[in-house]
Amino acid sequence: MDAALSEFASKGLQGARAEEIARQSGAAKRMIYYYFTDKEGLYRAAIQHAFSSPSALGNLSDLEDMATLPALEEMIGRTFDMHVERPDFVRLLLQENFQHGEHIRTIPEISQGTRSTIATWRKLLDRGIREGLVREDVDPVKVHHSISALGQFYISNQYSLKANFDIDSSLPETVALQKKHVIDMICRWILRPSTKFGPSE
Amino acid sequence: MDAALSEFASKGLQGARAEEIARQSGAAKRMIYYYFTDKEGLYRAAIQHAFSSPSALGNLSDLEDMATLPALEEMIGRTFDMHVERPDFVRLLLQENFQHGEHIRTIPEISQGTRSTIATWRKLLDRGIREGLVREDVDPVKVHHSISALGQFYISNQYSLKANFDIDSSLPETVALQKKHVIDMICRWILRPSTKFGPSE
DNA sequence: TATGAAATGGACAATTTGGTCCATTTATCC
DNA sequence: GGATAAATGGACCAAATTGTCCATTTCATA
Repeated sequence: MDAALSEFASKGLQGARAEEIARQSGAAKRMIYYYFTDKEGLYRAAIQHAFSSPSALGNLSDLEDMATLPALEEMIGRTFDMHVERPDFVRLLLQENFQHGEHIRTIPEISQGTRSTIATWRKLLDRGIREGLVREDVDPVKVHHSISALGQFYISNQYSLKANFDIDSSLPETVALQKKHVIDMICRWILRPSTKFGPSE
Repeated sequence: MDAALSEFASKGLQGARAEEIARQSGAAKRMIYYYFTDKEGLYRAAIQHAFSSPSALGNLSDLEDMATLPALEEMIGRTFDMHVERPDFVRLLLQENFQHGEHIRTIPEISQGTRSTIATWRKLLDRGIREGLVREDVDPVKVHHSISALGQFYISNQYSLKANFDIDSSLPETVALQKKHVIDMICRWILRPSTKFGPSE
């Protein structure tokens, strides 16, 4: 299944080769058709697998016990980590978007997850606003999108980053820097100018 | 050539169908092989075409005559617009990244463009720092990446945005809002807390 | 109008890829 | 160990896709 995910993620449904998936997985090609009927069946299964995977964002309840600012940073960090930990998922989602999401349509659990994420953001941000840390007109959806955009960018452009900027995303320290960048950017954006933040200034 | 770009952008090299490109372009399939030898030749030509297209970012010299803050906003806006105006280019670049950039490698003009863009950013940001508007530790590369990330995100996730958030990116007013969001976010991030910015607060 | 190059349609060959069959092997469970 | 199901390899068929051929048409230019 991992082999399928990887192949579909980088080549899409039509570009993926059934034989290559079989080879990579170590299983016999025959088995694909035995269990999934056809290539599209395997594709659907791979999508479903990717979305029902344990960690969408995991349990977020512990954020409520943290102070607001660390909680915000932690929430940003976890959202970013989710992208880093599941690069094939990120790529597959993009492939689906390129094809107008014709297969993802059949899976309802998806918007479920995002809805609850947004709800968490709203709670956190409201707390920040009440405490005078966060600007009043901050939109949870935009916050979520901005972090996702950065996460997606760093994992979907690894070749370009290497070729144009000599940034090697396979190094853990590179990823750590990127994560720091995202946290820094989002915080400075959503916090009130008067809120003290960060190592610099 | 537009037809090829569009097909390759959404399905990748292997997923694209030569016959579909011929049909869409209105030309005879025969002509593809007449001019480009094979599918991969057409693919290379499409990439080259996409990259050598007139507007990478256009002429940026007029920014020097503007006041710093408007110039920054303008630069952010233009970078964002570049993504909006050339969605197939953005998608194709992602496809290439998914395949480790094996074909883009042959085209040198690319890093040329980004290098000059970064240089422009550096000049602009330095001016902002000298005038006390911009924080001192702002990195031009990170700025550029952040804007690209947002631009890429909004055009590469149109289906998800519609399905999960009911955001219709085909509406010009939606795009205008997204652009505003990007400018707002980047400015609040890079400007000093003491710098007055934006309609809110 | 003559001429040669560019383009065409569409049938067709060649190749790749999706998908199947079957005899055999491997694992599972009693 | 024997019975049953799961898995295998690899040859094989069928369908899709790439790439070719050729007689014909279009079109620019002289």
